[in-house]
Amino acid sequence: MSKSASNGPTIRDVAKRASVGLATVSRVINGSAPVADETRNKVLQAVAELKYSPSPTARKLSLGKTFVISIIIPFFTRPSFVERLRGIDSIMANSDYDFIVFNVETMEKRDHYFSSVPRPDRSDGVIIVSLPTRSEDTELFRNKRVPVVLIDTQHPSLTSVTEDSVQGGIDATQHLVELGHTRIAYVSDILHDPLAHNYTASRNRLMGYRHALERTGIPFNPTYHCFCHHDRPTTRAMMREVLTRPDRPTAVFAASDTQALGVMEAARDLALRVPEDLSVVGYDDIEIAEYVGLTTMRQALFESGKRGAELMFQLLDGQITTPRAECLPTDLIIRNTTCPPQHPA
Amino acid sequence: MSKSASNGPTIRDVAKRASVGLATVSRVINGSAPVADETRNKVLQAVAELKYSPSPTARKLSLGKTFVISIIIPFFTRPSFVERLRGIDSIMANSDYDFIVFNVETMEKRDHYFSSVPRPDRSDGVIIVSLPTRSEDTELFRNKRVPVVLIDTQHPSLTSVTEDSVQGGIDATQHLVELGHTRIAYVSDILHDPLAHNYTASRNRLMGYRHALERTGIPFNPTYHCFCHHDRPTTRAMMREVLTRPDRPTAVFAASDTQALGVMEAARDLALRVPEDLSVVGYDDIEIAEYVGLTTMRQALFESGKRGAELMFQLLDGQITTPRAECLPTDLIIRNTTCPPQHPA
DNA sequence: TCAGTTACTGAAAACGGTTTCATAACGCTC
DNA sequence: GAGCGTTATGAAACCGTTTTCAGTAACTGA
Repeated sequence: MSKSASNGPTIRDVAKRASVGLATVSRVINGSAPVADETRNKVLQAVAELKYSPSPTARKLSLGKTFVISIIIPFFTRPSFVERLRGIDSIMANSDYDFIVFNVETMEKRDHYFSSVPRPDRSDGVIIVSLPTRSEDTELFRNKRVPVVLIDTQHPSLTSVTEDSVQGGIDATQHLVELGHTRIAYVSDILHDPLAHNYTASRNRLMGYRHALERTGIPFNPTYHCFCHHDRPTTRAMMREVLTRPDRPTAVFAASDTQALGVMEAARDLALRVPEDLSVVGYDDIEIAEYVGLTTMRQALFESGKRGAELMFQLLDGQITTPRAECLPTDLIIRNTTCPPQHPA
Repeated sequence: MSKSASNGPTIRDVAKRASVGLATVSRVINGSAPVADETRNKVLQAVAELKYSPSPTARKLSLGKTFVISIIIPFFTRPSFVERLRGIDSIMANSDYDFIVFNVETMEKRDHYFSSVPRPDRSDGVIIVSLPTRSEDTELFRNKRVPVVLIDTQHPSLTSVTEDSVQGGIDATQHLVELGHTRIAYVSDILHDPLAHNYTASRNRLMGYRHALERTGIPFNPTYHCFCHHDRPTTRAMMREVLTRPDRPTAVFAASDTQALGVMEAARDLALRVPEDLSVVGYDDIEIAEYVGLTTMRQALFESGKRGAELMFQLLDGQITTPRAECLPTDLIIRNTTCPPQHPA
């Protein structure tokens, strides 16, 4: 009961000043029912004189809505996530809804947010980015009756928008195959940890990689699948080993640009020229990629956020009733870290 | 009046089940007044059985608070802003408050948010990042009685936390001077546009630059102050001109790493070696900076967000009554784009 | 002219909490 | 055992909206 807040005029003040009932004021403001012109003008004038504007909180309570969309997103500091957020913002900013970002950096936080955020009195909808959902999670969401949209992950019972990582993996690998490479390594994050940078995506890109190889008759060589923690130094160290093997690959497809940079550093350490001695394809097209001329797969990051937000609104409107899974295409950006192998095996 | 929402149990349900008054339930939950142990247990049990948890919206209305801190921030996609947000988040995540980000990318949006966001029924507090405030703005904030904290800008009547850009400018310039440079250029964003990336900061760093020069007796040469739009290609084009002048500078202090990269590209275009032919100091220490070995000023970005959030809470607690301006130190990170001039003038 | 719509309107009941206020029960003190 | 402060409690008022509901006045068609 904060006396201090010195809150502005209420709908009652307006009603009194215009000498009408407060229901009428509400009707004028929301256009929810016909009001005589004369009455409307009185109300409008009173509103103007008092500089009245309705209390969002009271509205929410009365309407039983929160006008909040919650976003659960891991490491929102990373460029790719920020770009997705921007896409979401581009739609949300023009709506009546606010969005609140919940930044997940540990498994505990994930679990905590998954159970506390999707509640009807907390959010009208939840957008989950890049975090795999288990069936027990979706069960919970359904119980709470909060609409959920997934971005960059999928679940059969939820609406989602993803990039086609499998196709991306195919295209990237295909590009190297067409250049004439046969000893192609795949470098990715660890595939066991669901909180790893690119859990699902890394797996799908691997599938694409294998698929592209098989299609061209190149057998999949398990020792060419290299994985380690998703940071540059670790990747660099690992690749220094790999690139000194007698059957060292002539090309590398990395599941992220960050790791691709690690690969390039390792090549530099070993005095291998890129692309003459080693072709490198990355994934993400982060800012540095352009700067260093890295060939890479660009995803529709902004677009994915935008589309996710649009789907959320359709869900809220009841325009979507059964789960829908959308897929966005990826683009291969060819720069100068790939070329035909110079010393054919 | 959404029947559909199928809202959970209310405080009334709990009261009925525990056969107590609903005031008592409220008291148990908030610990706001003494309750007999026996009664408390009855209530607690009913709460558990019903899985009751209070409606945030109703609470907000009754308390006259929103439990929302709004953040107004330009281009929140840029790494430095994201880092500040992370700092804010690190404090907020453990509080009762949510924060909502308002992303400003045009002057219209700025004005719109400045007038619509700081309202007691919308936010309990507003944190403004990197956006200069005019006195008319602060007047408005005061009228609305919403506490405001500024990050990366200042105003005499508001609490703020800034990096010491003047000192940063001094230190960066000083570093070049000590290496023996005398023809030192300063590259910055345009200084007329308040929405420019680094409006205030660019100005302050210029002051530091001039101060450091004067202190060592090097006269300020206005033609060494180069400015253009804050992107790499533009900076690169401009610097190609500057670096072909007969009295071309032997060192450049750039007000941001992005521009510093533009400078380095221009040098590369002209076959000037960095640092032998041209020393470059940047500002911000963005991710690429480390990758390319750029000497740069690192700001306490994360820290600034964290501190800003802390100040906001102190403001809300009434622990701060008069505006306080805090200043965070900056660090010169020396890598390998600076060295003594090789062809002394 | 009269019943039956129709267009407006205001009083009152939600929404789900917190806080005030009055009261009852229980020691105390003298 | 009368007077008095304390502690615990529930009824009721309040926060500021939206919506229901009942009612009035004017408007239609027969």
